[in-house]
Amino acid sequence: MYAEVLIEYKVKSLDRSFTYEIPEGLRNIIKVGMKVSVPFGQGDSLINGFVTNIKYDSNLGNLKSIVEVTDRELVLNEELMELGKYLRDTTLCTLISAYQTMLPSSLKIKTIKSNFQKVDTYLKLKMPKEFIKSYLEETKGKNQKEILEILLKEEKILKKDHSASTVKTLLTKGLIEEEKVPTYRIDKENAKDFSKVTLTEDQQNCYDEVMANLDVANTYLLHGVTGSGKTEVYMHLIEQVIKKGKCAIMLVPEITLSMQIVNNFYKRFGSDVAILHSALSQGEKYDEYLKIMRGDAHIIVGTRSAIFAPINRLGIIIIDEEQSESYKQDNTPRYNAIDIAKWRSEYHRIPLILGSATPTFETYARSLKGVYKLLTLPKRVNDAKLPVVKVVDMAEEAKKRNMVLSGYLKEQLKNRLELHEQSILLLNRRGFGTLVTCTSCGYTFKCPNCDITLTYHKSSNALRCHYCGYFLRKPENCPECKMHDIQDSGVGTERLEEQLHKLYPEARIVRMDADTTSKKGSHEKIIQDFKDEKYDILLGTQMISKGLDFPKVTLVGVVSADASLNIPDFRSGERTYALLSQVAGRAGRSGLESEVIIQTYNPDNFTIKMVEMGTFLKNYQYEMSIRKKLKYPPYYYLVGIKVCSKVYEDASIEATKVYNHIKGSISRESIILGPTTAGVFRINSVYRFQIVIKYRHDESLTKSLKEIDEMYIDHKTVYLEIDMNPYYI
DNA sequence: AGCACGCCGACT
DNA sequence: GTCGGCGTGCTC
Repeated sequence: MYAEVLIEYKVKSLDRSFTYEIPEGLRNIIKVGMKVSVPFGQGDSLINGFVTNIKYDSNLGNLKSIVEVTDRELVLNEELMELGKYLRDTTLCTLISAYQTMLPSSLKIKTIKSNFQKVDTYLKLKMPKEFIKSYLEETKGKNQKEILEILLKEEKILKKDHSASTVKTLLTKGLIEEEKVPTYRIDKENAKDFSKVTLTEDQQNCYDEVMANLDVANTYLLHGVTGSGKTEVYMHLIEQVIKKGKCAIMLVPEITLSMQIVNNFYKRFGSDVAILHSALSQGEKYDEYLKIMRGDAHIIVGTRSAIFAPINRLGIIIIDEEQSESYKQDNTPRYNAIDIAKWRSEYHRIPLILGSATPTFETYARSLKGVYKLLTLPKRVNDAKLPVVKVVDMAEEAKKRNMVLSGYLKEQLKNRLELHEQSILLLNRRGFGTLVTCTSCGYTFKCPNCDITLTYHKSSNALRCHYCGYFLRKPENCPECKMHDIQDSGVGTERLEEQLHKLYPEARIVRMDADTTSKKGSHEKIIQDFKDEKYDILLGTQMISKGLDFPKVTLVGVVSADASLNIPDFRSGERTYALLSQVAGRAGRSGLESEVIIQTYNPDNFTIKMVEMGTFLKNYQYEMSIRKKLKYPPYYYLVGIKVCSKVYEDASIEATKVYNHIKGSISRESIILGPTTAGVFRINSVYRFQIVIKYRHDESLTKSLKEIDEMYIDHKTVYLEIDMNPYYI
């Protein structure tokens, strides 16, 4: 007996099966999809692989044998084996990276035994305190000092909360040591509180329509305004699916932003819920995965990669906030979870539900065409009214020297403070200032690695690049003219927070952005504290816009709608509308009168007008007319190709070659544009040229993309990034 | 990915 | 004359 094995090297040249003999003792054990260990290469070193096929004869002589089965329980089933091929074919990745993407990272490595019990690693001092103190005086390492100083005060700290490299140095210096403490992982009570909530008429209609077709591979768009109770519909459907002995997958954009939904699921379904997302520890992930495989959990709530959950009896798939860009993976394989969901929906003949208040226009167009079934929830539950939207012209305000907050917004914030109601302010720019310049000579600080200006962060007194993380202590004098005239302009969340404190000294203000939520759990804490009314004003970047339910919020201010509007992307109108109506939807959810104030220098912009009127449909129709003219999705499909190199000339020359190669092979109806410089031309010292292809039907396109991809595999300085159906171009 | 084979430059 | 540089090619 022989097995074809796909080896775990992520290299195109090895992306094929190798045949091995199956030794006597393993013949009854080995099945397709299992993970095995095989000798490979001259040194006969062992490597893991997946069995892709089993056969009884082989015309190859002198074959090596499989050494062992790495894991008997965890295998890719027939469906997932097939799905991997689909993933490879649609994203042009290797088959092995497709399979690896589908499995949680803890299963990719062979450290499974140590996974059975989860341990937290703590750090504590190894040397006496006096010794550490004297060390602190002579060392320069800022990060090392930081850790040691904490350890002088606290007995032990969690290893994973600190920079791994710094910890390693301290460990090798023998100053600290590790302590491993076993802990429990996610364990929920089996407290099932099956629905007592009665659905509204609209909700019931949506529910009925799906229920009538539980064994058909329909895709539905559940289009419901913010606060219309989409989650309740999901839960009712899932409940029925489970009663039939089947399982459900529900995807959410980011688990931290969806904890409220997850908690509702726990309350309702208890231990029948497994969660899967990247912030879980390896052990947690492994446990959740096992729960699913063994059938101990029937509901999987998770982020993008949870769409690959190994479920045999899948009964329904739900994708909440389907417009979210987080469903598209932005590194190889660049798959979209919605496409995978559709594939699985067809495989199992089950419904797929895409839920959103502001669906992507691709999705909406399909639902109007009847490709998807449209379900609508036009009203908020409990008769809560949608907030009133007011647009403020900042050009007018500037004349009154109101640069950041308009008179009206300031007034309304004050008013909410007096009423003890809460407010949310959205500012899509973190940091303190946005631009740092020398007022004497006009010198502007730019990242040395990227084509991006640096942002000033006051709390760390540093200039930072938000693309590559470059970090520079704010200099006192201009590096060009040596004058002491460095100033930052523009407003980020950090500066706005400071200004708010000055304006409303009595107000309790909390800021939520990438800087204040970097620690695990800090995100949830801010949300919970705000919900518990420990704060009056929540100020943050777009992470505050999604799915949160704060009953006492009656004012939402968008400090500047322009940043999002001015992004040069054909989807920016669609996205701005979605973002603004999402944050607007945070207001007035419990029925209190509420208002949304949008500040902009473009009050007459079409998208802004549409948000003001709250008309998704009109915005859709307008944008669609443009897309039709300009041949953008959903009228055409897109492919984005980036030609990248640290050597400018190589990137430029090869980009033209790539262009010519594709141009010569695509169909006449397809359009190829470029090469142009990518949005941010240089990131991390890599120059990026972009080529865009628009096509409708092009049989030979994938083949020619594959060819071109392979041409650059071993290129010394140039690499390609091919993105089928990119989100940004 | 890793290892061996192979063909050109500076050394005991 | 040899040691070692890393370009090329192969792995069941």
